[in-house]
Amino acid sequence: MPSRKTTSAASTRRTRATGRVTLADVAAAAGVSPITVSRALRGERAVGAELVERVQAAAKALGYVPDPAARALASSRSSHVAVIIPKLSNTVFVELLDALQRNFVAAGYQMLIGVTHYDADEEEAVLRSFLAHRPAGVILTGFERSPGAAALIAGSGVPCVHVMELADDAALYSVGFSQREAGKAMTHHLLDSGRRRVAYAAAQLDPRTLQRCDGYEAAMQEVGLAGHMHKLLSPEPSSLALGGQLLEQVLRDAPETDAIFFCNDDLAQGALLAALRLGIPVPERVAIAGFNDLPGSALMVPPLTTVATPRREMGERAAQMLMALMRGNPVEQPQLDLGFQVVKRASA
Amino acid sequence: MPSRKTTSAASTRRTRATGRVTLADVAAAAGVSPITVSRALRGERAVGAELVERVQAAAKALGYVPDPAARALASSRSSHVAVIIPKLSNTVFVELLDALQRNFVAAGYQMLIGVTHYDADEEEAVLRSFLAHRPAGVILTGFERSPGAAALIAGSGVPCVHVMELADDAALYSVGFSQREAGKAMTHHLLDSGRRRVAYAAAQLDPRTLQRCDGYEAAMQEVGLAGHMHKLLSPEPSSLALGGQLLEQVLRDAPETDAIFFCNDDLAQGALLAALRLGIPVPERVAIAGFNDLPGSALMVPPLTTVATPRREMGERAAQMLMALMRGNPVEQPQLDLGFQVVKRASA
DNA sequence: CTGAAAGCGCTTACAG
DNA sequence: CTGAAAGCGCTTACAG
Repeated sequence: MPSRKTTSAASTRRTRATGRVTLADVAAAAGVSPITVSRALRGERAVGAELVERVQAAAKALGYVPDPAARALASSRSSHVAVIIPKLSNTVFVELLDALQRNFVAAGYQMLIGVTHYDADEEEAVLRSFLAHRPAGVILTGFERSPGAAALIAGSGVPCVHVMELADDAALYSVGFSQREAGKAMTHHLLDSGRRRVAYAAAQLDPRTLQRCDGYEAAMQEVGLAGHMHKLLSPEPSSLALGGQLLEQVLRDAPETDAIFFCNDDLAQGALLAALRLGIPVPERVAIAGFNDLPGSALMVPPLTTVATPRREMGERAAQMLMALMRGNPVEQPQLDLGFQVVKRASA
Repeated sequence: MPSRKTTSAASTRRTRATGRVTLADVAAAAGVSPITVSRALRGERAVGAELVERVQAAAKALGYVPDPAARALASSRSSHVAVIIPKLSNTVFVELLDALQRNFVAAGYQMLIGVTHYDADEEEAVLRSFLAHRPAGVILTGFERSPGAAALIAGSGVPCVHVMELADDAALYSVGFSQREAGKAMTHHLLDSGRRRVAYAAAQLDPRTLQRCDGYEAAMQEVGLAGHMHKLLSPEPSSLALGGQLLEQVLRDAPETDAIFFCNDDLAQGALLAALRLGIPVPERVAIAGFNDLPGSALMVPPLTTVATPRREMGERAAQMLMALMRGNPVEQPQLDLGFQVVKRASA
């Protein structure tokens, strides 16, 4: 076999048994020390511009890729960001995840996704396991968690941003909107359009669902209809099918109901579909409203009135806030209110 | 301040500056060497049962948690599993992810989720970045990828399982079902129920969508209707809204159409909703069929006829297969066909 | 079945 | 602005 001229410098050295290209290889090729390569590649200032260029060229020529494990071990900080959400079967969280993911990968971070299934023990377990990876930061859903979980986070010293809700505590970082105000706003919309017997139907009963319920109660109170509130709170997981069942139950239990505010769009869409099937005219017999403005809600028959929530923006801004924290940069607005919007369509 | 008796043994030693409990601490507490602790904790055989117990007790007392970075660096294999999917906005992939996640976390692995957005370059980039983390295994969607991406995987030596489709190549591992056969089966169902002008409408045009189209063509051919095929293939991403548009376009371009087979349920649900809005009777004027049997499809008006696909089972079995591969265990069925099921409901 | 030595590939202080 | 030394916390061969 004729010897071929190799263009790649990589073929000239081969020190390690693993065959990996290491910092030392790049250093040798660039004629500098490994620490200089490390600094140059990480963009640390205090490296001569000419050297930086030389090092980058050598790294590229050798196809050098830093080893995240070595880096994490030496610096005791990994390139991981832990993200904890309640469920993967909820579109809202998936959209949030999607936005977080785009922002983190663009900045060179990997997401570790933990799912709690709305269970405090599961959350604690997943946090414990993730924290062992020394993540650079943590994204948490809401503020309700076990004391053990809270202690784990506090003890870790890892920066943390909460999404979906807004913190009362000024020391906490959060990106979200007022679930209570949103619930109140939708209830007022129903009231303003002439409805008097507005019911609130919810499932899962997580903190946000209950905060929306608070808003509903506040609005009913404000118009002097507190005595005519009707709440149907199911602990079961949310689903289209459950929405249909809740619709039927509300109309059976409280036939005078002229509007139902569902805590989310899944339930509301299910109710709309059930109404269609059962021949219940919406909004004539009963107005239906949801929450979140999922894709599809605008296409329902009739189109669903709902509250648009900023999932993608929450993901983007939370990622940015966390990255600022991780870099030790100041965060001018630790409680970032992204607001919401009542979207009036034909169903209510 | 009065001195308090500390119950935790952890307070008695404090060698490292980091304050972490390390293998060495556990070793000292148990009166053995660090390597023995390492072996005992990993459940490597060749450690005396009595010692294992002693080590485990010491580890527990000290609250020892192994450092994944150190482990990865020393063994050049991390506790990560890389999972590459096309999109997060597709319920099918999210359900797959959910099943994978449950199985991997239960076994102590962390998932690194990569999203390609159906782009070969993005896939290659995410693979390159993930492979730098030396994952213990990789889960890939389908078989179509750039030569560069394929080379990365092959070169890494990391075990790999493909999901969604079945491999032709006996050397590849896969868990899925025949997309082509499923497309064919649904087309035959429409034909068997008396439809003659069956159209196929698709979006995104990923490999699986096109394989289903192959099945459609094969079925039409088999009944001598090849001359009456009508295909509407849109490269746009799938959505409910697009489903409605495709419905209208098919009926405009080919008014004789008496059934439309949509490549997925999103499109089909959108078509059903549009039909409702436009007053097009389904299935009387035109039968509508989908693919995947998403939650909600059974609740449509009319309920959607579709093909049920085993997303969760694919996730579970793929995770198991990959873990067997990672442990060097034999895999008796490298191409695991999980099948599909035509679900006949009222829409077709 | 148990251990002493060496090393995985980086980065953190500490110098100069 | 650049570098020599030490170490991060584990595991891999190699012995015995």
